[in-house]
Amino acid sequence: MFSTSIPAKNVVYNITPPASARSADPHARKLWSSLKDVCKLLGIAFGASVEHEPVQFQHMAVQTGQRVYTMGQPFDMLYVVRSGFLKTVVIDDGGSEQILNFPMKGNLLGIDGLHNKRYPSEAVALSTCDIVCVPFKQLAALGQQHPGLETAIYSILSQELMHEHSMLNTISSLSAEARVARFLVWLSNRYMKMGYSGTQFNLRMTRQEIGSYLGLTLETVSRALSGFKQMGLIEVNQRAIEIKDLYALQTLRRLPPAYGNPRRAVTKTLAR
Amino acid sequence: MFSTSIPAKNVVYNITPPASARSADPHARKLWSSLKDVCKLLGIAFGASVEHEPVQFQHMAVQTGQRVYTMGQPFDMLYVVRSGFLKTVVIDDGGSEQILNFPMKGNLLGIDGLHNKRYPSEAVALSTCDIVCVPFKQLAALGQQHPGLETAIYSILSQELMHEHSMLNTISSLSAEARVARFLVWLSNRYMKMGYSGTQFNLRMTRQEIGSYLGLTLETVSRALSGFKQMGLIEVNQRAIEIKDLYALQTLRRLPPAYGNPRRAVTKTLAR
DNA sequence: CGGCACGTTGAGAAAATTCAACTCACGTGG
DNA sequence: CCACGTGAGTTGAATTTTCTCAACGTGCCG
Repeated sequence: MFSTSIPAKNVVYNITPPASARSADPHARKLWSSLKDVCKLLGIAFGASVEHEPVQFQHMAVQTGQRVYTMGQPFDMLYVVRSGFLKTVVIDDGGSEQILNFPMKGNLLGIDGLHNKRYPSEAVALSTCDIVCVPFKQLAALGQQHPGLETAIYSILSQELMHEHSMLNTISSLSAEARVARFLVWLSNRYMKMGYSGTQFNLRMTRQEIGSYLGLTLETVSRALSGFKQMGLIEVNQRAIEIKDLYALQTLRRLPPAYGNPRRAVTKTLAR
Repeated sequence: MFSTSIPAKNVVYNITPPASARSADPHARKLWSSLKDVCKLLGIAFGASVEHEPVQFQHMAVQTGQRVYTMGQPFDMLYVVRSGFLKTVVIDDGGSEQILNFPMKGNLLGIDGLHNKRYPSEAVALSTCDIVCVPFKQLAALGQQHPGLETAIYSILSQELMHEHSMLNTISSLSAEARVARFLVWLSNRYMKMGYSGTQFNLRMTRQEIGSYLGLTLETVSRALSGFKQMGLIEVNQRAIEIKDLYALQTLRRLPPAYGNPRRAVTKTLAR
């Protein structure tokens, strides 16, 4: 788990890349996005003035394992995911990595770098990604011109903050199984919002990475998944997941002791 | 620990309140703050245009136990702490509260309400507080006029995000003792920045609340503090804390087994 | 002088981690 | 084409950490 420090020499398109898997867009992948495109991607309700804004933002192709930005690198860009899957991580002094999030389509990356003018974390692609590069200064200037845009950006940050809060809550008050269950529900919801199946999908990350995100070890994550499978809540085979009982996963507080940890017989199943 | 639901009928000053403990300000407490004052409080480097902005923001006095805003309440205001200590919490469906932060002088409250136009959390005073009320719409409008201000607000949000990240890291990868140790260091730093002693201070919150913040039980927090005391790292008597070895607290990974948990003799003291 | 909330301490129980062995999928090179 | 190596995932057993339950201090307020 050492950071082998692949330099982030990310390929900015200058040739037509092989067509990606976007069903709505049968053409070759785009090289540039307008402000309107970016707003759509971010889920921002934009006004008429944004509609005709001529600014164009460049795209960037990032291959699996490559970094969009690295810790300590000077901050100047924000990044919006157009397709693909990533992880954001911080590497602590001991060299081990802590996962902060798993950004995907429509997510904004890099804003945590603003305060100290350096990125305090890094974004690593878990698959080939298509990323829109938005120079922060340019965005700030646009925010000045389009009042709705400014508020929309605040709103995205507010949303991020809420998500972090819910993560804190999850990690500090839920059992290991409940954390894994909610993680699956969360992924399911996001896939659904993106237009993919919410019940069948592939995990893009390792058990180790899930564990880091949830404050658990990889073994605990694995056992939780096996437990859910035994209970009939999911089908799981390596990275392939099928959710069979979303409601049960949403409301699960802890695993009935018969599953996963074959040690004792009957005990209370009460909430913590 | 039930929320006895004191309605948030917070007293907006209309008489001169008893002078507070602000040493730099020997006069009676202020009733209004200018934009410049608010920027100073937030640690924002403001430009010349802000200097002469005539807008005034009203203050609010909040007594111990009262709420500045409550969960579900429509969002329209941000709040900046001028003096006093608070906790921000979310109440989960089971009725138990999860502490999100312990805001104090200079902190911004309520921004997490922007996204859904309702506060998803609540802010409760742990002491008498003097709070500046900043209508969000007004602030957004000012952001349009003063370019530096807009960026400064983004920067504050970025900082919040970083803090949440470090909390996630703390909770999900540190031992109970290390979490408590870092909590003390964090408090010490904040007190110092506010001009108070960084080595001697009173905790404004219960062990229960510290535990909730750190994802621990109150007993575990109590034991950690007792352990530090035994090791000579701190002096602790109820809420009164004296830090004697800040460096040790900063770098502590886990408690040598002899302290606090008198069970076995000698084991490895290595980092996790 | 209670009553009460907060804090401390102990002992046992439960949850999660650690260590270890084994399996599985996949890619590479003989 | 298959053996082999490797990284990922699973499972078991022992150990450690943290929680739970319970008893007991302590300080404060009416």
